[in-house]
Amino acid sequence: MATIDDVAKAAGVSASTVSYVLSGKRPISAPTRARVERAIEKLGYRPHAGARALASARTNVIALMAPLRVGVNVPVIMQFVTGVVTRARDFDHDVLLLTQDDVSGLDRVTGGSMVDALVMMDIEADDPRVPLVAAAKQPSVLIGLPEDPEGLSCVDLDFEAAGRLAVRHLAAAGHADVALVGSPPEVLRRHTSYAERLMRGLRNQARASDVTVRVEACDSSPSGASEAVDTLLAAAPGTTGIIVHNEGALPHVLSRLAERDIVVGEDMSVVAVCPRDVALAQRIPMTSIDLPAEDIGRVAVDMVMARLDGEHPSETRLLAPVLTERESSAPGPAAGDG
Amino acid sequence: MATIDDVAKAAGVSASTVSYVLSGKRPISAPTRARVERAIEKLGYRPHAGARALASARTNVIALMAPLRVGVNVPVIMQFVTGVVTRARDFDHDVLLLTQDDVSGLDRVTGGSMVDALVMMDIEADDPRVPLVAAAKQPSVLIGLPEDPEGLSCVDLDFEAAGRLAVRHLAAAGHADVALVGSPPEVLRRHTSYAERLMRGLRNQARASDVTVRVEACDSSPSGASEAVDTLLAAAPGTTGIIVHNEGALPHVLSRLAERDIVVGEDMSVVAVCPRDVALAQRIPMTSIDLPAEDIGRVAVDMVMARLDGEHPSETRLLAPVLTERESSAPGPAAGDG
DNA sequence: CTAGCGTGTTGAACCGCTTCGACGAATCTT
DNA sequence: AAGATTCGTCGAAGCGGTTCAACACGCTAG
Repeated sequence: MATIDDVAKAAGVSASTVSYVLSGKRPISAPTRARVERAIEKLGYRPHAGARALASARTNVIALMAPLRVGVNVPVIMQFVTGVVTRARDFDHDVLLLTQDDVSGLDRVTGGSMVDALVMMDIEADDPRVPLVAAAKQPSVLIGLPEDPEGLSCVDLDFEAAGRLAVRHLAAAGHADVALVGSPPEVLRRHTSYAERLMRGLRNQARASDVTVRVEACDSSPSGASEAVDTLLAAAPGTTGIIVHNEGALPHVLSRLAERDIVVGEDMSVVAVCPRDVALAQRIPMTSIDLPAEDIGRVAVDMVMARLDGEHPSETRLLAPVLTERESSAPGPAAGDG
Repeated sequence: MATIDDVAKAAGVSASTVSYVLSGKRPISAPTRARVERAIEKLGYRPHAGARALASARTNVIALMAPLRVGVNVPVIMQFVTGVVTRARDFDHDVLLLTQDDVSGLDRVTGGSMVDALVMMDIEADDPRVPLVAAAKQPSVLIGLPEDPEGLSCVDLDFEAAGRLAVRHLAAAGHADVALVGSPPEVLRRHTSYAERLMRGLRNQARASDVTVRVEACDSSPSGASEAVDTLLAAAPGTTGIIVHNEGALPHVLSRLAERDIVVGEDMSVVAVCPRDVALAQRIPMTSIDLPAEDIGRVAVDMVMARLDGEHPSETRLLAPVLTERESSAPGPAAGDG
């Protein structure tokens, strides 16, 4: 491999000049720049990342801690990851992939100065990783919210508002008894931030809108979904509105309703909380609150980059939910009464 | 951050001694080692990754080039990724995530010495990345096979054998007319290695077993799957065996068959080529040829690590397919005839 | 008693880059 | 015309490790 000295020699300049050509941190005359660039080209020179990191204290790598385990909805995770990776490239950064449960990985990459910054996904209410990143010298941003986001940078869909919005939508359409088909039990057991926040919004709005709301955890499997639908309808037969916050279960929920001869969009209004493409890939286009996963990933990178240069204070950004009416929801029993 | 010199001072030894304690490349007396370790502990010392990479020409990072685009089956991709990441950790390596289409990323990470080795997924027959990695100074292994694997290290399920196995299984059960519901058209258009190899095996075995085989590309959507099933059955109404090589479409294929009152496991034998968990997550447990994605990811890392130390020659490893009979396949029309 | 050896430790060179202070030449002031 | 600026470039000092040759020490062997 060619080094910066080789390039300098070939261009008839000093190494520092080559460095300044590359970084643009000092003015270089046009002819010199041209000679250097030609030399770089000719030698196929690439700066050595390690040397650069050592000298500049910048690695141009960010760490992404993502849950690789099955169970969480993998395609959705991937949308976050895609957002992070592509946006990172816009800032000339690469992404080091860490798995969620490898807590020691945090120490390794921050302490070892392997990365400039961190993005962490799938935050739980009382997440053991949070104190670690808070103590790290690198800035970080969380996708999701811990119990106490004080002093941290976080970004996510405003799930609490989403819960309110979903209920408000159904209530306004005349549904008096609604239900949530929610995340798998394990997710709830871990107190995963988004699940709890949605439920909080749901319950508050139900109270405000004078609507009953029944909550059912739901495994993402076909049988899990069937079970959730069945127990739900057994316990609250009057239910006319269902909010589904579980991408994996969504198709199976719809299948089960079909099997029971319940026509979605007529007998039953269903509002999904999921990425747009998932909402559109169902048997009928779903009324949904969009989960803009890729956008959120992108924003996470924007935030962490902002903190990297310039001492932006930490901030929490909750994206306002947007509900799009499609064919899975309709007026309910009490429609027109008010 | 503490440096190696801080540790050395604290332990009353030289920096090189600390280094040798850490690497184990020279014998260090027990008491000295203990003092050094205590100092490391006390100072919370972490070697600087960049400095280490510069001095040792080793980064302890491998690059993983994975397709993040939607369309390929994301959960399956994730299984590969999981295998790679977890196995890499066993070798004390981290994983830098590159996206498939970022071809320049290859240059960047190899030329810049950001990684010690590469793993590339989703190889196409004539993949533009292959010449690049072949020219890199780092060893690499491909998950999948290019047209000409000469001189490269590759690992994958032996899809050609899988194709043969699937046909042989159906033929032996008395099915004379079988069909493939295969990958989405875009995947085929890219000449993705696994799709073509499966089809080759399929066709060869069909000839050998004197069985007709009809091939149908299939979009992973519900409508795509329905369409594939419908045109298939219209063109070859006598079909009694279907091989599905499309994880995303599989549930929808089964739904469509059900809608048409075709009972899988009785009127129609279906063999899936997919990960075990996918085969088991369908409405009935599928007879399947297992795609051991996580294993393959692991093996890829094993191979690349073997080449990293010791000049193991390049090799191609094709994992033998294993067919597990479950409830979706049964004897066909000609059963017992032979 | 000395030569020879193995063990444990060290000093110093080096890995390839960034960056700061300095400096010569050209341009601008006054 | 001399001093002050600006512009473009350079030399050298790190950044924080690894590794090699060398050396001090206590042994055994001759």
